[in-house]
Amino acid sequence: MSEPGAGGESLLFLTDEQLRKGIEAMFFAYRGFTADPDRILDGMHYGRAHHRALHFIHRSPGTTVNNLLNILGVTKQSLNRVLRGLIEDGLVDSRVGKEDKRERHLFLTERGAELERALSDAQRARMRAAYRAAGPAAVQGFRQVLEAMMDPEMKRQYLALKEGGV
Amino acid sequence: MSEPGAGGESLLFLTDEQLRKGIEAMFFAYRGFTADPDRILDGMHYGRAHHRALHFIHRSPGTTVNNLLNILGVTKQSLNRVLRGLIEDGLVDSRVGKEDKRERHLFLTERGAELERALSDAQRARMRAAYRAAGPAAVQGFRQVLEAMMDPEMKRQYLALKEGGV
DNA sequence: GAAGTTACGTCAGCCTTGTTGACTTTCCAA
DNA sequence: TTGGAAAGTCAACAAGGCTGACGTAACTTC
Repeated sequence: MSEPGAGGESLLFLTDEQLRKGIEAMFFAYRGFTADPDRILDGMHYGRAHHRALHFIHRSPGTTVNNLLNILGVTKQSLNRVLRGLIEDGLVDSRVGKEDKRERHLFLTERGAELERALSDAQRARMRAAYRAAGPAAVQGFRQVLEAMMDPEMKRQYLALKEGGV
Repeated sequence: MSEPGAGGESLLFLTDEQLRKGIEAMFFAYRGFTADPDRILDGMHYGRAHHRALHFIHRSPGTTVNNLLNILGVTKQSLNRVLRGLIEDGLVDSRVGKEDKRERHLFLTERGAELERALSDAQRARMRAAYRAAGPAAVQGFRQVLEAMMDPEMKRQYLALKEGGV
C-alpha cells in the first residue's frame, strides 16, 4: 500500500511548509466536521459533549460510566454532568450493574436513539460527501495518517472499538 | 438513508460502518493533534485559543484583528480577551494602521515568536511522525479528504492562506 | 460639513464544558 | 471485620465560547 518511497523524496516532502498546511487542514476540517451536529444541538440545551456521549453509548450499549470516561478522556465529574442531563431528559437509561452494583450501565432510550440518529446522519452525510469527492485511495490515506496521529493509548481504544473489520 | 444505488465498488465502500470509523478517527486524532501544545500551555495561564492566535499571527504578520476574526471564526469579544492577555504579557504587538488608523496590525514580539515556535515545533513533530509512518501517498489522500470536509468558506480561507504552493 | 458606516475595544452576563476537592456506596482482600 | 480501592455524585471554580449594548475614532458618502 503506502511504500514510503525510497530515501530521497520522502525527505523533500516533509518541509515545514507541508507540515504547516497539514496542521491548518486539520484545524479547518475539524470545524466542518463538527458544524452540522453543532447546528442541530444549538437551541436544545445540549452541546458537543452530549453528542459524544450519545455517540459512544449508541456504539457500545450497556457500557459503564468508567468505560465511557476512558474513551472520552474527560473527568468523571465532567461526564457526569452531561450524563445527568441526558438521563433526566429521558434520552439515556442508567441501570445499576447486576454483577457489580457500583457500576452503571448506559443505554439509549427510544428518544435518545432518535437524537443520536439525527446527529450522526448529519455528520455521516458530510463525511460521505468528502469521501466521494476525494475517492477511495484518498480515504485510505486519510485513515492511515489519522491513526498515526493518535496517542498510542487512544489508538488502542480506537482499534478496540473496531469490531466491524477495517 | 445510506447506501446510494449505482456505480460499482464505490458503493461497498461507503457503508455506514466505514463512515463511522472515519468519524471516530477524526475524534481520536484531533485529540492527539492538540495534545502536545496543550501540554506546553498547561500551567502558563494560556490555552488553545492563545495557541491559535499565535499561530495565525505568526503566519500572517501584520494581519488585522478583523482578519483574524474571520479565520478563527469566533466573536470579537472572545478574541479580544485572548489578544488582550497576549499583548499585556508582551507576546503580541498591536500597531495602529498607517493607511487606515482604525485598524490594528498584529505582530509577534521576540517572546511571542519563541512561544509560537515551541508550540508549533511540538505539533509539527507529531505531524511529521504521522506523515512518515503513513507515507507520501497517504498524505495526499489525507489532505484531499480534509479539504473536502471543510465548509466552502473555510476552504476559501484555507486556500487563500496557501501562498506556498501545494 | 453632516450623517452614516466600519474597525476596534470594552462592560456585563450567560452557557457549556473542562477542572479539583470532598463525599457516599459498594466491593474486595488482608 | 475492617480498611482500602473503585464507581459514582455533588459543589464550586475557570476557560473560553456566546449575545447585547455602548463608546470612540476614522473613514466614506451625500
